[in-house]
Amino acid sequence: MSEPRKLEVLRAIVEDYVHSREPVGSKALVERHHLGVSSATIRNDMAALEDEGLITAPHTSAGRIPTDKGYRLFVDQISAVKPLSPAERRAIQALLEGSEDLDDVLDRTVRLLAQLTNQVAVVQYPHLSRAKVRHIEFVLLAPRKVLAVLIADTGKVEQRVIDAGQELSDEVLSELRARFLGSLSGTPLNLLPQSLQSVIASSPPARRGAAQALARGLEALATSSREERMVMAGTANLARSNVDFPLSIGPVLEALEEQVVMLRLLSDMAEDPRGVTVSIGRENPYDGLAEASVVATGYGPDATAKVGVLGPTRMDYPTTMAAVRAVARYLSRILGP
Amino acid sequence: MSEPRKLEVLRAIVEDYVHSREPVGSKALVERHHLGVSSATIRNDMAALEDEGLITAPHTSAGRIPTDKGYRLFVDQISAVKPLSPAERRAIQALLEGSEDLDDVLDRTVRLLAQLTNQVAVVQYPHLSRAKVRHIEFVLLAPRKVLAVLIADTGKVEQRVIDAGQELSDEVLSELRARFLGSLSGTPLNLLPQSLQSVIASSPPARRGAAQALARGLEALATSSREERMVMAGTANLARSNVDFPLSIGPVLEALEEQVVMLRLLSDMAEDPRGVTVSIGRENPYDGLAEASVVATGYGPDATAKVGVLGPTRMDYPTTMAAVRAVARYLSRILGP
DNA sequence: GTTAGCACTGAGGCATGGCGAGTGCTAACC
DNA sequence: GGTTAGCACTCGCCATGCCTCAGTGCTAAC
Repeated sequence: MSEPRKLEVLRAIVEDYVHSREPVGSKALVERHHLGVSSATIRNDMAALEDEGLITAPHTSAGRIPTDKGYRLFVDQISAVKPLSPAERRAIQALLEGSEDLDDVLDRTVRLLAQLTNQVAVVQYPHLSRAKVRHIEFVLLAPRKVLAVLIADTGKVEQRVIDAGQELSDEVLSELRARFLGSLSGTPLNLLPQSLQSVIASSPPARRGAAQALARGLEALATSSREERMVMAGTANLARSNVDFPLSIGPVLEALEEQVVMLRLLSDMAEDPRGVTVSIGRENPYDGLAEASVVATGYGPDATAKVGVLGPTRMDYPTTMAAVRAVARYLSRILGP
Repeated sequence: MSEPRKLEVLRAIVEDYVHSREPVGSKALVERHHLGVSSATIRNDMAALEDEGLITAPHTSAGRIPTDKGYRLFVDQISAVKPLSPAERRAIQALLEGSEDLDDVLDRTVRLLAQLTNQVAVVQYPHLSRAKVRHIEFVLLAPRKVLAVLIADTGKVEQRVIDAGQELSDEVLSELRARFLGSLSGTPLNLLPQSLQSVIASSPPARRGAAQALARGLEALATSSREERMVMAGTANLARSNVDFPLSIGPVLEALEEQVVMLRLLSDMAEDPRGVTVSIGRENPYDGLAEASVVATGYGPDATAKVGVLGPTRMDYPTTMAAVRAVARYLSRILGP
């Protein structure tokens, strides 16, 4: 019994099953692939694969389907990356180049990726760490309430309402605004906390309390929003592959709606931020995703923000991985320096 | 055959069916409701109701279920508004009062409404028309590209990248900024176009081109974003009521994802902006929602923005309507003047 | 207008049995 | 040892047929 052929058999099983949704038997296998041996031999190989936990039989007289472990081996060692079709490349380019602001880019990205893969696509907002302060604005909403707006040079705009802790006048506020802007303009967001301290220190005592409150707000703005948001599209594709989620897609929708879960999941898949990572079935930390797989990769200058696709474990991994990788590259290029 | 009793029968059918998901027969009806007549009489009434198209029998030997028309009559004439439980009232109050900025309020609102009704909740961003300009900011991203940020006194922030049509320096831009801000601050957004014209007219000829480009951008900002966005939550509830969408929830998810469809639908339901409007099954203009009902109402100062719930036609209308109404009221109060 | 009674209808549940895909095993073969 | 043919065996699936029963519509009497 040859090892290489066994892998070849596993690959054939995965491919056929992904294609047909039906357990694949030894006979069908020799018919659809020229393996050069008879079905009996394949049966022996399949028995061995089953012993190793790579495939399983749903019931006695049915063919075999891959297990999570089988998919894992397939993804790690067997599958060849499938290049995108020229049409797909063109679609990516066309759709993403017409857009201007960040929201727009991300929105188009997920829609495109969802359409390309026929699955659910998610994209995380890029981290701000490398971005620099382009502008800061304070607006008085009520005597004690200030709307702080932070504009980064990436085009990202963050806003938050801050309780100033004391009543402020418009004059005081614009004085503070000038002070903050003067010393913070151009500061990289990850260095913001230190710079804010020096702004507070250099403020006249009478303004210090207010300065402190505003600084706290700005800091929260820069840090809290880092990984907070994501955009998603293609949830309707879940319903189409209804059959693939035996238990119903409810738990999957729940996971998707709880952005915290998804964001956590995406950042846990970080190992190699540039490579495409795959999390298969029960490998997922969240129970609702036990029948789902996530394919994700990083994008942007330091590849810390993630873009990915979620679908049934029975998915076309090579194609999905290729699409995710291609989209991430275009995305990086557009947002690039 | 008495008219009032016939309506009573319809009401009983709707209530039982909503409760049990099963076609309800004449015998079960007399058992569960004290109608004071025998099942034979009910049968006569039911036959009449069927002739009028208010109920229908899925097959010969089954009970009856309401038609869209039956639900319509039920909603319009029969159902009594069900007051919320004190616990629910408290939940609304608690959840909404802890929040500060608009995004946060709307996010909490949909989640709450989804949880309250066990269905999908949607809320449209409030229109800007009554809002006034609080602040305008221009940021130079590239020599010809300007990021315009418009901050309304409602706390809403809108941004967009504008092509200035010519190269601008930081100095020129801040001069223009001062000019715009000076004459536009406090302007209601619906009057913005006129005011923008006068700003352009009063600009020195050398700046006129740039002023025009920026004005166009601001105008687009104020108008285009009016009805554009919405937030949604509770899609997982759709999966739970899987049975209620015989065809699968795919088309429903598609409709929800195509925000244009939903926004259109919500604003079409405007008739009486303060009252709770219901759109039932095939009354919906979108085919994918043929098995769904939408319960919506307006909120905010002029009740032009909508908040609503989407679920199967077989939904508990009185409770849903009560929840939507209550949430809209709290929402108006919080965003109110 | 209401009721009792009755014949009728059709869905749903259940047992039956044949079909066929697919397996595992054994014995022969290279 | 690995490969193959052959064969008995196992179930899942589906079609069939039967029975039950909820619920109806109708008629005739109240």
